[in-house]
Amino acid sequence: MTTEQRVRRAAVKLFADKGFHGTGIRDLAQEAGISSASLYHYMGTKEELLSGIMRECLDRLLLGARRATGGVADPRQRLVSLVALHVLAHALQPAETRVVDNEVHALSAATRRQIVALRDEYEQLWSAAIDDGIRRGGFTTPEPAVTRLALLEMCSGVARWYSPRGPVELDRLAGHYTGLALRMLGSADHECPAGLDTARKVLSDVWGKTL
Amino acid sequence: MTTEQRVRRAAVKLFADKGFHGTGIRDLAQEAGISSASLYHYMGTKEELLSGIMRECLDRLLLGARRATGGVADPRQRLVSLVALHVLAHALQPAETRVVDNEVHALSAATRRQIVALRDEYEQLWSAAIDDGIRRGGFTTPEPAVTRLALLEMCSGVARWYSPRGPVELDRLAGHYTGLALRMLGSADHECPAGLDTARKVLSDVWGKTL
Amino acid sequence: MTTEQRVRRAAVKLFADKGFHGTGIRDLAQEAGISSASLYHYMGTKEELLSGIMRECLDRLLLGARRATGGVADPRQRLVSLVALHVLAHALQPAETRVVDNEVHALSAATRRQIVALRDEYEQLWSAAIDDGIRRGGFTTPEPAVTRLALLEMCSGVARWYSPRGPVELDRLAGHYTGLALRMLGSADHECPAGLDTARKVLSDVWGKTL
Amino acid sequence: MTTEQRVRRAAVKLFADKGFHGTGIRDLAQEAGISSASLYHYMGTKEELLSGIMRECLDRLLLGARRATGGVADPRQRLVSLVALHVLAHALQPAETRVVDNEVHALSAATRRQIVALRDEYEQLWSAAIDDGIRRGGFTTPEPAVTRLALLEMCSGVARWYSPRGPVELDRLAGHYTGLALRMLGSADHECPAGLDTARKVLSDVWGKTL
DNA sequence: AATGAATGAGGATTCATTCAT
DNA sequence: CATGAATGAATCCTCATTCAT
Repeated sequence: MTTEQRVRRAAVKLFADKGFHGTGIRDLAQEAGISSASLYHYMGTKEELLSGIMRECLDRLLLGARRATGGVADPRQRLVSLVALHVLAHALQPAETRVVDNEVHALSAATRRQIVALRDEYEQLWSAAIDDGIRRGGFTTPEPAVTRLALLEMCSGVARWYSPRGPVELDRLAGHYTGLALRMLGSADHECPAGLDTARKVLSDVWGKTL
Repeated sequence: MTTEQRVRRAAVKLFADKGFHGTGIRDLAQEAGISSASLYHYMGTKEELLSGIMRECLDRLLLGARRATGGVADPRQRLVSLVALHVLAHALQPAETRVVDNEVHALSAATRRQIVALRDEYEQLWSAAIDDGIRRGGFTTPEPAVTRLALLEMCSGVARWYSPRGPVELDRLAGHYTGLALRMLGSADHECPAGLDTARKVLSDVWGKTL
Repeated sequence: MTTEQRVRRAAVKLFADKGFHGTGIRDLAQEAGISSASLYHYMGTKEELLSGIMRECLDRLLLGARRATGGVADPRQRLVSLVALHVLAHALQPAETRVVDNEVHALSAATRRQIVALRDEYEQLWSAAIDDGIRRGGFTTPEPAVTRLALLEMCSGVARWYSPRGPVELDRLAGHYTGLALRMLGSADHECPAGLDTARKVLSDVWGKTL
Repeated sequence: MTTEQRVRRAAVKLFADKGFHGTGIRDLAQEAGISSASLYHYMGTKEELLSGIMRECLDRLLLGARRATGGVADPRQRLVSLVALHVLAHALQPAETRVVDNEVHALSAATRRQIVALRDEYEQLWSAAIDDGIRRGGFTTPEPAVTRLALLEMCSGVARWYSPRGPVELDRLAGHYTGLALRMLGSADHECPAGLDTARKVLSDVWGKTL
C-alpha cells in the first residue's frame, strides 16, 4: 500500500469518526504513520483531501448507478438495482459514504456546489426509476418525491449501523432492503432477482468487490 | 425571549449547520448577539451546551414516545404513533434533531454514554412495538432488527430535507410516513387514524405545537 | 502609552530593523511585552499592521507637504520646504520611513496599489515644484525627472544613517540638505529661510515636534 | 549558462524583489528550474547564497573603484569616476545592488561584519576624494561627511528606479549624476570628461560591459 | 547530478476559557 | 450583568535542510 493510500485511508476513517473539523492534521499524520509535515507530500489542503474523498466516492456511486440502470427498460428492475447498489456501497464503505453524507458543510462554497451537483445527478436516476415505475411499473405512492427521499435516507442509514461482524450477510441485507423498497412503492411483487444480479455485477466491475 | 434561550437557539442553529467542531465560541456569541465572555454567564462549557441540547431533545422525544405508547395494547397503533411523532419532531425541530443525530462523536466518553443510553431506551420502544406487531399485530418482516433501523433512519432523515416552505404539509407528511412504515412491516392495512391522533395529542402536550 | 501604541511601536521598530518577513509574530509580541495571542486584540493581520503603519506615515507626509506648499507661489520656497520636511521627517522617524521605503514588496497587490498611489501623489508635489522652478524660479537642470528622483533618494537616505546622537543637529541637517538641493537644481541662491521656516512650522503642526 | 549561474541569478532576482526572508527555497528552485533538493548541489546555506552575492557585488565595486581612483591625483576626477561607476553599476545591476543595500539585516553577525567592512572600505575611497577635493580640488561643502552620505544615497537610489527601457541612456545618466555631484560639492566646473572616461574603461574591464 | 521523500522547527492565526473591571 | 483584555494550547500549513536512491 502506498503512503498516499495510507493517508487517504486515515482521512476517511477519521473524518467519518470525528468529523472533518474534529480531525486535526496531527491526528491524520499519526493515523497514517508519518509526520504532519510529510502529510503535505501526499495531499494539498486538508479540505482538498476531503473533497477528493467525496468526489471519488460519488463518482463511483454515479458510475455504478449508470451502469446498473443504463439500457434497462423495466423501472422496477432499475429501482431494485439502485437500492441494492446503494445499500451495498454503504455497507462496504461506511466510512466513505458517511463522510459524503455528513461533511458537506465543511466544504468551501465552490467545492460544495460541485459535490452537490454530483449528488443531484445521482438522485436523478432514482427519481426517474420511481416516476417511470409509477407510470408503468406498478408503483403506487402519493408524493413520490417524499418517497424517494425516504428511500434514500433509509438506504444511506445503512452506513451508520451496518457491521460486517453482525449477523446479517451483505447479500441478504441487499435483498431485505430491495424488499422494503418495493413494499414502500406499493409494488405487488416484492422480489426482483434480475435487479439484484445487476447490482452484484456492477459491484464487482466498479468496486472490485465480490459478495 | 431570555438571553439563555437566545444562546441555546444560536447553538442549535450553528451546531446543526456547521457541526460542533466547526462552530467557534465567537460564532455562538455573534449569533446570540452578546460577547463571547458573556456567553459564559449562560452556559458551562461548550460541550455542556451541546450535551444539554441533546439531552433536552432526547428527553422530550422519549417522554413523548412513552406517553404515546404507554397503555396502548395494539402494537400497530403504537408503531404508527412512534413514526408520526418521530417524523413530526424531526420536521418541526430539524436543527435539534440533526445535532442529536450527527454530533454524538463530539461528546466526551462519559456524556456520550448517557446520551446513547437515552437513545437506546427510545429505540427500545420501537423494538417492542415491532416485535409485538410481528407476534400479534399482523407485521411480517424478516430481520425485524434491520427493519427497525431502516425505519428509524428513514424517519430521522426527514430532518435533513423537510422544509415548512415546501409543498407537503406536516399532517400529510406524518400520514405518508406511517403508511410507508406499515407497508415496510407488511401490515395488511396501511392506515391507523388512532395512532395518528395520539401522536397529534402528544405533540401538543409535550412540544406545545399544534398542527 | 496604550497597548495598541506599544504594538505599533514594536512593529515599526522590528519591521525597520529586520524587515516584514524577517519579523515573526512572536518577535512582535515579545517586543510589545504581551503574548502573541493578545497581539490580535490590537491588530488585524500582520500585513494590516504593516499597511497601517505605511498609510499613517504617508498620510502625514502628504498632509505636511500639502500644508507646506499650498498657496505658496515661489517654487523655490516650495522645493525647499519639501526637502526640509522630508529630511526632518526621515531623521525624526527613521524607522517608520524605512518601513515605507523598503517593505512595499511585502504588501498584497491591492494594498500596494493604495500605498503606491499615496506615494505618487506625494512625489507629484515635488515634480510640480521642480517643473515650476525650471519655468520661472531659476532652476536649471537637464532631465528634471531624473533630478527629482535623485533628490528624493538623497533625502530619503537620511533615514538610513542619521542618528540624533551624532554631531549634526536637525536644523542644521535640514539646512544642509536644502542647500544641496538648490545646488543640484542650479539655483543661483543656495538659501531660502522662508522655506525652512514653513517646514519648521508644519513639522510642529502635523508631527507635533519642535526642533 | 551553468546551473550554478542560473541559481545565482534566480537568487539575485528574488532576493531583490521579495527580500531574503520573503524568498523561500522553493521559490528559488522554481525560478532556477530545478528541484529544491538539487539546489543544494550548487549552494551552501540560503544565507551563504546571500552573502556570496553580496560579497561578489561589493568586491567588484571595490575593485572597480580602486582601479578608477588608483594613481589619480585630481580629487575631482576621482570623485567623478566614483560617482559614474557607482551609478552605472547600480543601473546595470539593480538587483544585485539592491540586495547589497537592503538585505544586510538578514546576515548573521559574523558575515555582516565582513560585508560592512567591505562597504566601509569602499566608502573610504569616497571620503578621501571628497576630503582631498575640499583641501585642493575646489570643493566647498560644510559637513563633508553628510555630503558624502547624501551623494552615496542619491547614487545608490538609481538601482531603485532606473530602467533600461526608460528614456535616459546610461551614458547620459552617468553624466547627469556626475554633474549633480559636482554641483553638490560646490565645484566651479560641472564637467570632468576624464573621470567619465576612466569610469567607462573600468566598467569594461571589471564588469565586462560596454556602453 | 538529480530528486522524491522526509521532518523538526517554526510560520501566522484562532481556539476555548478566565478574570478583573 | 456585561465585557474588554488576556493567554496557553492548538489550529493548518510552510520552512530550510538532509538523505537514500
